[in-house]
Amino acid sequence: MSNGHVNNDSTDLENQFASLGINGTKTAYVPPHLRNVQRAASSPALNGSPPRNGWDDSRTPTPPSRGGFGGFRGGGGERSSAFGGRRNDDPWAPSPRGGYGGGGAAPRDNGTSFGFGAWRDGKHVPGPRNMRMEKELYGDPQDPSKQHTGINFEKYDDIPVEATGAGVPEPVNTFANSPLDSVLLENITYARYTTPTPVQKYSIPIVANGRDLMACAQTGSGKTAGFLFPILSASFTNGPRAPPAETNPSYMRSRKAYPTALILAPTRELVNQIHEEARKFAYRSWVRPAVVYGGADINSQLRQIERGCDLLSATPGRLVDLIERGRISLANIRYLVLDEADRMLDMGFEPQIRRIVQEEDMAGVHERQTLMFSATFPRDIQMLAKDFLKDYIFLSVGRVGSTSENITQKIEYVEDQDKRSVLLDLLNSNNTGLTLVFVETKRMADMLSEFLLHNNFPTTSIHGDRTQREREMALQTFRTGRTPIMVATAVAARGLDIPNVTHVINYDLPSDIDDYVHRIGRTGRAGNTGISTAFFNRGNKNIVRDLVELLREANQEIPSWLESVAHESSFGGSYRGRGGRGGGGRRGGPIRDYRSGGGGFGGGHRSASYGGPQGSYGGGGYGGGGGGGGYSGGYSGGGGGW
DNA sequence: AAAAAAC
Repeated sequence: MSNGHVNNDSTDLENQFASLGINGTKTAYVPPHLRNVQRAASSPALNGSPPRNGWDDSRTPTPPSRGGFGGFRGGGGERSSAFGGRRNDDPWAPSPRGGYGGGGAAPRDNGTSFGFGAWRDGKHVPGPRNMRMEKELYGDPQDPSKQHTGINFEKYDDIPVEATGAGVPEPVNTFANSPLDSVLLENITYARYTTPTPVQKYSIPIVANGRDLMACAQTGSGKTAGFLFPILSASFTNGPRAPPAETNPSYMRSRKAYPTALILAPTRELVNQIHEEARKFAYRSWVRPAVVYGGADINSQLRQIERGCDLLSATPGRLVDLIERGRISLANIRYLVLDEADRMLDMGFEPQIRRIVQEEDMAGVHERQTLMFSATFPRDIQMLAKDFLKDYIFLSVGRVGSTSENITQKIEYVEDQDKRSVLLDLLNSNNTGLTLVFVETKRMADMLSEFLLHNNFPTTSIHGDRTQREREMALQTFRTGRTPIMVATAVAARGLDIPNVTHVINYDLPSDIDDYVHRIGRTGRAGNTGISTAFFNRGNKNIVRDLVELLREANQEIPSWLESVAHESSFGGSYRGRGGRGGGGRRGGPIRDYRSGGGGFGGGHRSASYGGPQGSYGGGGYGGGGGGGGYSGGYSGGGGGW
């Protein structure tokens, strides 16, 4: 078992420890070359005594001291190594009086420091390099196991891409020849990204051209960088945006943060992961990434956003909380990203998202760019999504996880009462790499992990009823291989990039084929092979037809018994696919822009290759969202046998 | 039906 990916993951855990007041595995460390240069910053942070008035020497001009604010900031005792390095670099501090609210042209007048840049006199001033931070962010260049994972570049050239909408920009082929800021390009080099993935080739020019985007692409296709790159690049180049005039009386300095980019995602761990990516690529720039999510100490998050909150990654609930507390305003948002957008707009999440986007102070759809990324975009979700978008481009990147030959998918017929013993057999035969076991309920996750522990398998578990600390600890011990088996609910199905997962076991199959795709996509990454095993029995008939179709699409062996069950189900009458929500986008082939097929596009269509379904998507013109006719034809049209 | 997401 390789432990090669340990270090990059340690900061989340330490944030947790810090927020809990528990000493983490490392204490804040200030490298020798910083100790003399910036004593103002390092010593108070480390010994927990309040900084002098909360200000540093390193800034010009030194703002007037304000007792209350200084006291607030001096909270002391904070030991998060992730933040330790920026104690001296508080972008909030320089502009207390009026501050952003003053509408000043130079919201950031602070100096740079190692690893942190600034925006000064209308220019981007990148900070000097910080080798310790580079090692933390990018890993050791000598260690091949730290190489960026999840991207098998060779295979990506074959992946079909389709972009529809008016005026689709020409895709880029290299980072160097794309409209990306030079500081970002340098960071991309540090991160050892060499070639843009298909989704990046398109998303970079699309976002750079100011367009909205709805993109279908799986995790592992490079979609996080696909939105971070163009957003950070434009931010680097354009500088901070002056927030709207404060409504507060001028003597009341607001401690409200005005991020310019907001990324929403459905799980805390995913938000954390996105934040870590953002930190990589915001390195040396004026942009301060921040992250907020539930289950963690809110006060440490408040302190964090006071230190800078330009690109905010958040789960919806905690964000709403912070908005209610008056600590975050969305009035300044230029970029809104919904990651795993299908989940963000499904039944459970939609009201919260609608509230954040439409009922708080979020910049309007024409004042911001809105980007949505998801592995799937069911037709009804597309209909919902268009409320948040304007004149968008629809991008569809072929399925990576299932179509790549990297994942061998096996389906075993196992009755419920036999599952445990079959699982033990599987675990006994698979002793290299990490094994992720998916179950349907939190209770089952607890019971199964306990069962495995009793059988001497080093196992952890992750689900929504565990404390956030337990969740992060589970992820940590899993990633590092201390517990190479993790039992998980749907919380771990999406988005998480865990290197070295060699085996995904669907102990319980999900009822939605898209969930299955998300789950198996946790393995077979980075050109490694992965195995997926699913336990199937009569209780899983609701997924069988989609499953067979998916296996066929991915050139996998299909057990004959499974075909039989699928055949029965097709003609069994009671089965009618995924009902209420209108079914998935993928029936009959890759996901399509619901607008396409009609007459409204005027030629703005770019396709790298596609054997997509023939025009089953009836006539809706571009932007002509009003009527039902535009989208009713497609899905039902293909469903003759249903 | 369950899971996720704020206190």
